[in-house]
Amino acid sequence: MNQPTGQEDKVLSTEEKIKEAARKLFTQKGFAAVRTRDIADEAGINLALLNYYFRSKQKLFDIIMLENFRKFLHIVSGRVLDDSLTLEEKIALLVDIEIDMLTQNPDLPLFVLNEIRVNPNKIAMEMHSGDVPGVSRLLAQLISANGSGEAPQMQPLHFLANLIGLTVFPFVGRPMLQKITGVDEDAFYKMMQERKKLIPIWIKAILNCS
Amino acid sequence: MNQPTGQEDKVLSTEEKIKEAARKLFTQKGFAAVRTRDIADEAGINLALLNYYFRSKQKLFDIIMLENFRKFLHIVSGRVLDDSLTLEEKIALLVDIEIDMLTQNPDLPLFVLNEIRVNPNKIAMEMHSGDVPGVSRLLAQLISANGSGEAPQMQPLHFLANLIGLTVFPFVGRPMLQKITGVDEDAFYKMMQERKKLIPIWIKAILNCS
DNA sequence: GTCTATATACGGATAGAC
DNA sequence: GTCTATCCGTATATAGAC
Repeated sequence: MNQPTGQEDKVLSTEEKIKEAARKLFTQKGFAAVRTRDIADEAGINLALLNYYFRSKQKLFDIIMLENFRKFLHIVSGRVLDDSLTLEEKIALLVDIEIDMLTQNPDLPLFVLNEIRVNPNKIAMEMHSGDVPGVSRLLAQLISANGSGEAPQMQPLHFLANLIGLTVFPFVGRPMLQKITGVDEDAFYKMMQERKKLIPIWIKAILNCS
Repeated sequence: MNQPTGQEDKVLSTEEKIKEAARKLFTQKGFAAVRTRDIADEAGINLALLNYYFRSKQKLFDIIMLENFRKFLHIVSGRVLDDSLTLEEKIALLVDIEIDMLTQNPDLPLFVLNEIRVNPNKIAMEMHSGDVPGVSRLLAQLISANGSGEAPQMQPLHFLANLIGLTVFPFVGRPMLQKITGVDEDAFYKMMQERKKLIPIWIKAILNCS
């Protein structure tokens, strides 16, 4: 979880322990299905401390939700913002970063997609203020590519649905896909690594065929 | 909802009213976030009747969950089982049926995928007994196609992830996709209709490019 | 079958000692 | 900062009249 730091994560403060436990449980089960007692147990702390550090269950959840949401959307930030890259290079980079992120946070997309549907209001603001950093530029680049002869018309919605669907969906549907195909967890994650190279190729093929 | 029946759905029995209300709310919000009072209000019946007809909230939920799960998986049944169809024909038919089903039940996939993750045990049985009717045959057909020269190797897991991802994901991510692209609900569902023709073409392109 | 009233349990939150 | 004990609202479920 905290790989970049040199020290291993056993020296968390009480507040951090609560937050990490809350993140784990809320992300897996959602707000209503988690009891504050579960969080306290998971964190190995006393129940009263939860309210001491974070006034209420709701406040704690809001913090986790915002952080999860940012992490999910800000995949496309920093490096991918550089406009020197071609559309194809951006796609390859984006898929690479996103699959790494999803491998480390496999429960994130289901949580976020659920919250967006249940709670469109809280989310809308974040969606516009952050503006999903690189995505608008990516779509602009797609549209200008539409103009040139190389690849014909492709609606931004279809393009995004394809790109995110191919990249994110396997993680959302992992238990189902494993059950149907009989692939174990190790093999599954190895195949997700393969997809880093495959998806950009597939996306290109899709763009060239309408 | 009950389109095949000639009569319109205002003449539901009390039991059916409760079940329909429960289906709607549970599918949207999940078990923990729904109160029995919400279901009673939505159904327009007295709270005590819920326990009279379905012993408990949990029992009622189990019924809904099982039905939702079957509906989601049995997309691939009946017509698609016919083995006279080629792989390409099956894909086109499957995508067509699935998009129609998802258009009428847009909350279904998120509910089912959530439940599978939270509750893998209850689900496993259903997954084997039903064996996701047409899918195993579809995959067998894919593998035999791998053998012939036409299309090279494609792992079943990649194939399924692509097919389901392209078809199902847009519905799971609809609110997000609409927000990012600015497409309204009407236009969104029209584009889903377009995808009935596009996805089979894209899948073919993907199969031909590795 | 349907209602009102109520028992009972559970979960979020706090008071107050240490 | 951390603990124990407890309060209190809320939600499920049932008893019993009609």
